[in-house]
Amino acid sequence: MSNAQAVKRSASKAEGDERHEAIYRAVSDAIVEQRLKPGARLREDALADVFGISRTGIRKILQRLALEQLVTLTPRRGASVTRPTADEAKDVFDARQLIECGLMPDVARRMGEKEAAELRDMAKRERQALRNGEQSVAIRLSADFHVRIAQLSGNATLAAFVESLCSRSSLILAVYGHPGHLGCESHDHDDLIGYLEAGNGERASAFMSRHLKAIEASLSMVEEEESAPDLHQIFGG
Amino acid sequence: MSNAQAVKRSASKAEGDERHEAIYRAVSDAIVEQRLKPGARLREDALADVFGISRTGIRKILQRLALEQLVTLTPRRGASVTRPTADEAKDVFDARQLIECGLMPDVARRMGEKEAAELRDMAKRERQALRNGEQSVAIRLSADFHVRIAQLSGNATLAAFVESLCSRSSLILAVYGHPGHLGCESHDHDDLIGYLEAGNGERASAFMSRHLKAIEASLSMVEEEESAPDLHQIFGG
DNA sequence: GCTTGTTTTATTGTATACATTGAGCCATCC
DNA sequence: GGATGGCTCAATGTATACAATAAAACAAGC
Repeated sequence: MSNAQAVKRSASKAEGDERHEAIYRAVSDAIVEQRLKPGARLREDALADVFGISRTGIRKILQRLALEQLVTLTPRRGASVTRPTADEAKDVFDARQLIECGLMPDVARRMGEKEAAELRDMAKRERQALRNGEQSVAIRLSADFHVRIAQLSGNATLAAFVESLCSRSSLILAVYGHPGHLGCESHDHDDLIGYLEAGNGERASAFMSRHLKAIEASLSMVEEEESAPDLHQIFGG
Repeated sequence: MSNAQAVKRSASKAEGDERHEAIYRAVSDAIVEQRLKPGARLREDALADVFGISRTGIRKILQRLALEQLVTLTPRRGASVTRPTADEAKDVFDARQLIECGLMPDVARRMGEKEAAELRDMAKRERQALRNGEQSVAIRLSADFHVRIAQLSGNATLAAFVESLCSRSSLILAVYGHPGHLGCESHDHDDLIGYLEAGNGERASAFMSRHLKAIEASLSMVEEEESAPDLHQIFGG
């Protein structure tokens, strides 16, 4: 609520583009922070009311979210928060393995004191959020951490891919993760910074690989049955 | 022309979604085939007229193309075909190195006779197009080849990334490539199929790496000067 | 003659009205 | 009594009208 109102208020002076960007982030963050859970419907009228713009702008934002696979747009049914399938989850984590690990050498090479300090600060804030029981915040900070590291590689294109993958990972954790158990172990991130700061791309890559494997292994990959059991399948139609 | 009219005609019966998809592909193909050159303006009215739908639908399509970095949307100025910078070009080819090469082992593992035959057919058609002087068609077939291989890895997410990267590569070739010289050597693709069919992911990966490096090396990475030279810079403002 | 300020025009940004369609509900028929 | 058909409602898809703005053409002054 306060989030939406803040956006609405600041919108009066801001230009249209910034307003749209702010609304986009507000919705995106709500999804990544799992305050909007997979399957939740996102009606255009409702969003338009909340943010004080017309449906036209909302549709633009929903489309953008749909292209990032954060929301699913079913024709004539509208938008809902994407519920990733088990296959998609595997694809996403395989992709993260390939890209994030492959980026480590470049990151290690470009790592300076300033960057290391920034990452340590992010890791610290993440731990604090965890201690304070702010699960939503911690989830987002964890994703931000991975994205920031990818950005440090200097390759904006791959960083954008990682950003998309991290957002989707949050959705995957919401569906297949155990409640209360976050994906990333908190000390993992600090260890990773150490390897990167030492310029050891190889070790950082191997560590990142284990880190991602650990997250994936913590998931319980059971496809949820449909709310209304499919009688055709049961009775062998 | 005939392309647009074909879309327009088939649209009368097709559902709205399919029509949009067809128009999207028509524009996307025109860009990838370099019939629409970087910098070309894409006015909403004009596109709406050509394809027989309102600006609303066109804007949706332009947004999608913008998110794939094929068109650039400047506020109040409208859409134009993206003119990649040298930095972006480097990012794209580095990303292709990482992803496409990393995918080769998986592709080699899943490669069957059927898949190999399909790829050989694509490579053959590409050579034919080259012989017939159909440069636009050859460019697209070459991109399609790389995308199809990525799809054979079984990872839809990474395949989508590769698709985006290949489209952007076509734009890069249009700006920095030498006219008449296509990116991919024609026999390269056949060689690659051989390694993949033999299940030799390592060699395929190494070959793909050289293949991509060769394309990148063939570019002349000179940033075009602005049409109106910047007097401030020249006279040290 | 070149620069600068103004008007005009062309193009995008936004909202709203209308059409379309899927879902839920109710009545009727079997 | 249950199921099917039609009806109503709610939500999205599409187009168009209006507003805002940047580029361009033009005119006036230096």
